[in-house]
Amino acid sequence: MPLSPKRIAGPVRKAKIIQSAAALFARKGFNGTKTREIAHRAGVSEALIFKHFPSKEDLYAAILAEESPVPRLLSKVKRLAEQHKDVEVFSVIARTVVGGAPDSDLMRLILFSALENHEMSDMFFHNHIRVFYDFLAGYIQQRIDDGAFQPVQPLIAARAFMGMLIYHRLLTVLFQAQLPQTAADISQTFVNLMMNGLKIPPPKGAVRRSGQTHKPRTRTARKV
Amino acid sequence: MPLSPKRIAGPVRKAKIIQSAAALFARKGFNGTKTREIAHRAGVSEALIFKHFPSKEDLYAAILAEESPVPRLLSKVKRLAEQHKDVEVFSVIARTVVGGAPDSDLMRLILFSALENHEMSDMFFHNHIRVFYDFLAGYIQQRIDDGAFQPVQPLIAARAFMGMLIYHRLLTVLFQAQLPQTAADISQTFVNLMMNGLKIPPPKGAVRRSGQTHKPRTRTARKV
DNA sequence: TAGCATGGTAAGTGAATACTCACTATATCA
DNA sequence: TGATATAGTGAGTATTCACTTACCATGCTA
Repeated sequence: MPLSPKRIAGPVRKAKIIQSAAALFARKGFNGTKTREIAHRAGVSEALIFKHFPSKEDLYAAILAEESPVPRLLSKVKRLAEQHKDVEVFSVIARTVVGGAPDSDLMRLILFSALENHEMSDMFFHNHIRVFYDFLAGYIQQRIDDGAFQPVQPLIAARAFMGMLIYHRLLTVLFQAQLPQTAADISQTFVNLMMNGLKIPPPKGAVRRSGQTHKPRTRTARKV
Repeated sequence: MPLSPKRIAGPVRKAKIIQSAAALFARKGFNGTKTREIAHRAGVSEALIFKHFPSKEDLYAAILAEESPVPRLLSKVKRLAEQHKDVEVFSVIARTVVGGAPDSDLMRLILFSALENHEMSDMFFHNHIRVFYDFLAGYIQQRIDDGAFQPVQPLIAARAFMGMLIYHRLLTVLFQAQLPQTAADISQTFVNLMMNGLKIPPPKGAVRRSGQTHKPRTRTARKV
């Protein structure tokens, strides 16, 4: 009965190493993180790291290849999108991002890997960022075709919205540049701006009784 | 008469070293850049670097402390702002950023220094980014008081607009994620979205003849 | 043209660092 | 119980890196 439970199943140790390494790579980047620190944090010898990963590069790649937390949110958003709940769609995304997703470590990992030009960075970008605004662009296109939104370039509009959110997140993660308002207020403002920006302006001289009733315009080809 | 014009005035050499180092730090970060490379690129011996800078850290700090290219643009924008040329104000900023400012190297330097937690990073952020949206927030507040814009939180709105622009720039710099449209079209769309988002919605049931005529509301206290 | 401040370098040095080697400890099960 | 595979490590090693030393070269000016 060993006092220190040393020996652990391989895959478990491996996961622990990945987890420790991820935290360090997020904070200090690839070049700034030493294998010694990783070993220390994981509570193992340096040699053991190299039993599990041929090189530091391979360990880094293993981290970047991890599953993305994005799809879960995306499916939630898609459900709302099918019901054409415009405000909800944008709100859920805004609240999620402003509320702190991707988390600080993930944001930093993405940025570091992109800056340090790691080969996995493209895939990482694709998994964690692009999916969002590709989906959004498709949705915006659809709602334009429905006559619910102004005929704006959907890719640009999507990038604009995601830009508000991610940039905000960036400032808080990188520069601790918080805003005085609550996360809810901030999301709300982003969504309001966007919805206003996309909304069909009332025709000149028209009488408007309520903001809700539009007749769909003629449908044009969908791009989704 | 030496064939190779070796000996150069101190300050000139120093500038050359800074310039070479900046390019390398931008591409590979602080930890990823070796003093040897800097020396090679600057065409001098490694030892000379340390004649000019006590340490690699000091060289890095010297780069981050360089003058910001921002104020020139800012003064241009301020002139437009004084004339209340709303669309122009946003357009000039949008065209400048989407058109490629800050340039790729500067963007990367800012990000690297922020990620690597360099002490100068806060100052850098302040000089290159914050000035923009602090100014914008002031302007938006003023135009809200004038009754020209919706009463939105100016700091959030400013962050939203700068977010569209900088995020777009980020995607092109980090991920080569260009958009098919021209820079002019992209800027235009960002500005349209923002102006629409900020614009006062017509009162319910009102008859609107043209988009231009608003009577200023009662003025409230300015925060600028 | 001697003296001197300045511009410049070749050749180190000690400390890190990624990775290896040779070895021990523990679990599993025929 | 002992053979075998797996988990784990202390002590290297070759190399790289920021930085230093000891020295030479060049231009200026008294």
